[in-house]
Amino acid sequence: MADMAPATPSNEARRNQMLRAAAELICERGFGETRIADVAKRARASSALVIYYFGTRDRLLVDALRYSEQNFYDAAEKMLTEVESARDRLSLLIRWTCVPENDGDVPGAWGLWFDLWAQAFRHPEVKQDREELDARWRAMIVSIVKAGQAGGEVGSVNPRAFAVTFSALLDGLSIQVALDDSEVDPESAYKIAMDYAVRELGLRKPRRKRVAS
Amino acid sequence: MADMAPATPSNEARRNQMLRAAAELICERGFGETRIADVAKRARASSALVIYYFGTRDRLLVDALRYSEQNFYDAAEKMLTEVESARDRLSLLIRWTCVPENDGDVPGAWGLWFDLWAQAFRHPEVKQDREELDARWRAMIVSIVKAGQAGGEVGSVNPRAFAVTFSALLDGLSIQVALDDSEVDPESAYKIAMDYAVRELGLRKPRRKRVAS
DNA sequence: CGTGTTTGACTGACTGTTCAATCTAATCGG
DNA sequence: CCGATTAGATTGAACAGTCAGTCAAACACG
Repeated sequence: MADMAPATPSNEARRNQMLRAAAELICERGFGETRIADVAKRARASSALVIYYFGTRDRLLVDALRYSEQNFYDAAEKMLTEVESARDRLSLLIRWTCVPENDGDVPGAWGLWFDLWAQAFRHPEVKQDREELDARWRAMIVSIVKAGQAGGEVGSVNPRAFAVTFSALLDGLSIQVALDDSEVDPESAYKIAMDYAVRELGLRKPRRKRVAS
Repeated sequence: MADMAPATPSNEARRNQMLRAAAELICERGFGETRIADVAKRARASSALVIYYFGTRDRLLVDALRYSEQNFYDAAEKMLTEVESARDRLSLLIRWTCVPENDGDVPGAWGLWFDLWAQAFRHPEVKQDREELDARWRAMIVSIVKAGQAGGEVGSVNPRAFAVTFSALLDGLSIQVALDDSEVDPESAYKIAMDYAVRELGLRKPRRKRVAS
């Protein structure tokens, strides 16, 4: 019940250390099997300190899920700024979700999705959080499509409708990949998603970049 | 560690009773929060008896997941025999996964998927099981498509490829519905999936039934 | 010193599992 | 038909281990 230490700039390093450790462990062992003692050990702290920061095991774990997914999206968004065409952006997005690369400092969000979903299914607070996250994800797709349309690269589709369907498809494919289904390896998942996007959006070559006009 | 009582015809009733109780509880509280004492109570038995049958909590819970999903597919397969056209069959399938109806005696597999996935992600035994289940699901889709092609209702597509993509789409949509995302209610999920199938398969009116020829 | 960290030691509750004992319903021998 | 025998079903009570959360004391450090 002890109220947790408020998040101050000075804490933040330690906090994140713990959050990352927790996320890693959840990913490895699962939400239900993640003990605070383990988190503490991995974060080189005592169990008591972890409680001191998060007050309760549940808050720690849920925060860790949030933290990890957030980073996942942050990284994705940042990554998108580094290419121009809608095609490249979508390609990146697909690879990001369907192909195991986990180069980020954050533990690959792979297993975390499952636990996030499982938690969201029963705890309203988490549910709402997840929904916001997903909305953000769809917003990314929408903005890619709109930019593509503005640039003449993408035909006339309803961006929102496309985003809903496309993100559902990506979720489904990433599940198979994460559980390494023998019929849906990363490459074919990528191909499926890319083909769908190309066909659905009527992707053409983008107009020459502004610089050249 | 005590080896569990073997499954005999005489046990079966009790066994199933426990499995169902376990499945229900997993669905409500989640895998990690399901105590065998609760399962025992709901199945009107003692904790000791549950162990007597399943040997260990993990086996009980995993078996319960299996049991439930299996029933889910059994029911789906049976249901398919009751309509003729590919369109109707697909419609049924979509409704079955995306629209909450849980009329079956088995607890709606909704929340169970998440836990099944989470377990499969870390335990190879479960992983393999899940893969078989999914293969079965895709096989259903494939057979629907092939039958539809034979009946002239479905154009020329690769049934397997369609099945992979379509099932991924369904998974993704059902997640949103299960977590009742505000942007993907059951009806729109149904529409999305159905539209996709219609377009992808080039669904036409089926040939008149054999009887009339 | 005083405030915010950090910890080791502790505990109290929970829960999976064991076990010895009972109960039940067949099976069998005569 | 009946008493003995047995195998399986069932349980209450005890056991043993685990683990989240508490607490008072030490620590760092401006």
